[in-house]
Amino acid sequence: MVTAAAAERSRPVPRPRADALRNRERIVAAAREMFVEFGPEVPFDEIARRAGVGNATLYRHFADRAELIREVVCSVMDRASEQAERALAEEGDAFGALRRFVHAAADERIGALCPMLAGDFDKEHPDLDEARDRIESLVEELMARARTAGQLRTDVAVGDLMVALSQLTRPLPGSGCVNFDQFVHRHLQLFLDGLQAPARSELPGTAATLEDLRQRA
Amino acid sequence: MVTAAAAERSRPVPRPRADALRNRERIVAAAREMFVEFGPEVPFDEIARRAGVGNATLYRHFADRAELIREVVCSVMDRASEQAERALAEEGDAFGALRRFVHAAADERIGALCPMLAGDFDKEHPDLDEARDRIESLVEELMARARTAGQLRTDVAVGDLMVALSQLTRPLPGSGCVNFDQFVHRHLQLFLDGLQAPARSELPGTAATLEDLRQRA
Amino acid sequence: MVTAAAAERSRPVPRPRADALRNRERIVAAAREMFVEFGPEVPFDEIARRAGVGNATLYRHFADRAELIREVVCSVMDRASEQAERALAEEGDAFGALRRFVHAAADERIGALCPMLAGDFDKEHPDLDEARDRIESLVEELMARARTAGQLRTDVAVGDLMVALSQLTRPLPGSGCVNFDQFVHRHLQLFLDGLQAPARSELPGTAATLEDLRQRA
Amino acid sequence: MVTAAAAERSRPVPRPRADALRNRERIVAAAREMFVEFGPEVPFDEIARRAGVGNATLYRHFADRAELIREVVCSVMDRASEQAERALAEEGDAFGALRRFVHAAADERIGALCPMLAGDFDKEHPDLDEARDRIESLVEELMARARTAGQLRTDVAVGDLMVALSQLTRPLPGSGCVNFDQFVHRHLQLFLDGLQAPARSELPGTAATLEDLRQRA
DNA sequence: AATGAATGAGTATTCATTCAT
DNA sequence: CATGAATGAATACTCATTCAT
Repeated sequence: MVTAAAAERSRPVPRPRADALRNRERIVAAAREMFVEFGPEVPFDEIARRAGVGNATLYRHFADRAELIREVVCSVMDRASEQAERALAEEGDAFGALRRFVHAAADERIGALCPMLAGDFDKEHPDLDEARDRIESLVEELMARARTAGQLRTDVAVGDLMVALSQLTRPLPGSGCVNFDQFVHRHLQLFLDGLQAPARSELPGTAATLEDLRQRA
Repeated sequence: MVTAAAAERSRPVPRPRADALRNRERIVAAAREMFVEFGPEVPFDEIARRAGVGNATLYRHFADRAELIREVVCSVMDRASEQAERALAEEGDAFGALRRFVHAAADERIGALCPMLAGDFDKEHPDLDEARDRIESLVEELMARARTAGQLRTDVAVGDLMVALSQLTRPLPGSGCVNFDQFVHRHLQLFLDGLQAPARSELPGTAATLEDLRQRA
Repeated sequence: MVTAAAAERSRPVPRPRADALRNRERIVAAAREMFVEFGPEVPFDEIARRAGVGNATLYRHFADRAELIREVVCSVMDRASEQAERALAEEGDAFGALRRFVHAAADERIGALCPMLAGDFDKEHPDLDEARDRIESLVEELMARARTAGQLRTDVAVGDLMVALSQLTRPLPGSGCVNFDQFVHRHLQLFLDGLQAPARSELPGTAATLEDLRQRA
Repeated sequence: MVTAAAAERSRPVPRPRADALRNRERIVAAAREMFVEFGPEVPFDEIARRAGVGNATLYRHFADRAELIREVVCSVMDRASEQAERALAEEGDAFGALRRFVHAAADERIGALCPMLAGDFDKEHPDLDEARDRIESLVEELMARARTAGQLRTDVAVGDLMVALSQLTRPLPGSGCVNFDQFVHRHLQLFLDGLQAPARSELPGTAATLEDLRQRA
């Protein structure tokens, strides 16, 4: 009892308050929804309203737009990573696991990453690196299995899949994405068919890694 | 061809002055470049500056952003239509013509249509209908030939190709697209491989027409 | 002396707790430093941070900015009064005592009073009257001695000295005052030379008392 | 003279419109008044209102607060320079000319320079250098004449006078300066008396040039 | 017709102050 | 008592659009 109290007092970061944590979660959730729907330029006041907090509360949690975007980006990546892990764990067929991940990632609105990554924010932040490394290694594993099974053409790399996946699932700005999804899954399916071995054409350029994307975005 | 179409769209009534016409062309050209590079939200003053005219001149030619966007959309579509016509005329192999068109359309920045179409503008305008009908029928012809030749899977429609094409070539907001292109052509190639007959999987949803897109955007 | 005066000013009623008193002192000290350095507009949160307390604690001790400013003003005046008392007690030469006080008051940042007095706060508060009366009578005594000794021109009053002293030592907003001090003491010295008898010119206006300043500020 | 200098500062390129020039003048005039009265932090909207223009017009003429402050600073310096020129031209007695300039500069609110110089703005701008060089050389000339005539003590430099002058005439924030002026001229007179030869005391520190001030401010 | 200038409405951001733990 | 969190009101700044030359 005494030691616990002393430890709490001596800690420099004294355990965030429960309601503040709840607010933070609600803000991130609201931001994710609105970024996906309207792009990363949405007014902060709208995000705050949707989250049910005052606008200044948002600034208490995230010093600027960049910080909020980063948090949402990491959150989306993490959710996609979870999907990748499930696909790896639960799917028997190697290419089937890849398919499952791609469609699941689409449902997690991974396409929203594109416009968000393009905005001004610190692309060197460790949280971001961590989230990217995680998703990258998981997708690499998915692709490696499919390649080993002879189901995936050999001239594609992680970056190829991730960028195309992001682009094909990228929301149309200003539109509710409701009936767009049905098309998206068709396009993904077609793209996946193009990924299958044997290769039906020779690809231009060189295989893209996530590193290349970091340079560009 | 494109100039003819554009001329038809201009006011036929009071015989436009030569310098006014030149200004109009320069504005559309500047807008196309900037829309592609920065998205359709670019400040009007910047477009005017790039075009080398005063901002009010821009308003003289285009009552609002919607009108300018529409003009640019039509212009991009027209240029893509030209590419489709050339592919039809000059390419022997049916699927090869389709491939050629897809890559050429990418170079014409057809991906910029997506964010532009999403903005608020009158999607019922006759100019737009005309340009869309033109590109649609041309692409349909390209696809029909490939299908007839047994090179194209039978469960895809024009809308599938056009939307995926737009999405895959869509510029990343805020970034010079320079080194992005090399990836884009890879993705297009993979997608085209997925379009080839025989179909490697069953597609979800139903084949998309351009009509469906009009509803959505 | 200053602690005694400060203690008298605190609520005598409910017997304040020891840590609360310590907090109050730390807040006043922090506020004095920051007012001098950045002016009286500094964010309350910053003062609280420098004092090492939460912002709400600050409000517990001082209902609003006016109250805090008043406390700091009194504190600065008290410290200057102490200097005046020492000069009176320890300095043999009458004008030398005046000189010593002026330079010592400058080092106590008495110039910070000007911007602080200008802000909105209750200039009728008894604490303020008390502190002002104290410094005024002390400076009057210093001047009276010098005048009696024939060292001080006869057409100047306390207000003349106090205002000029405050103005000449007033910090430049936004700048660390480090190397400014060396100039300040030169200016004070020149002003003091102008105060010496015999008068070298006829002064415009009338001799200023501290009462006049109260009206104005 | 001042108009000439101001004209030189304007863009030589596109020939400014008449009404725009009038607006610019009104904005600078309004800003000068309000900076003197309330300090350089006054809301831009208030300046615009006083100038009788919309707030955005203010931004058209001055990209940010720094630019407006710079213009006002130059304007105040130019007006003081004019006073120095008149004193040099019209006053027979050397020290009399210096006295006249000092009091006239006070009436031109030269004290407002202090808080304005402290704000964030580009202290390297050529306009500023020009205005400072002008006032500096004029005051140097005034002081040189008085020194040559044996009327000015030899251990003071331009910076000593300019800083003390600015400080002594510096407006009290938040107060209309109406009845403050009568005191100011007394203080200036006392300071001037202290400047007269023969020196009545030895000055601490070293003579200040305007260069030193540039470093500090 | 063409243009530079003016404007008001909208957004981001800060900060004093109140509230809940 | 002490505190971190929440909030709304204020301000800076941008940009589409209209006005005057």
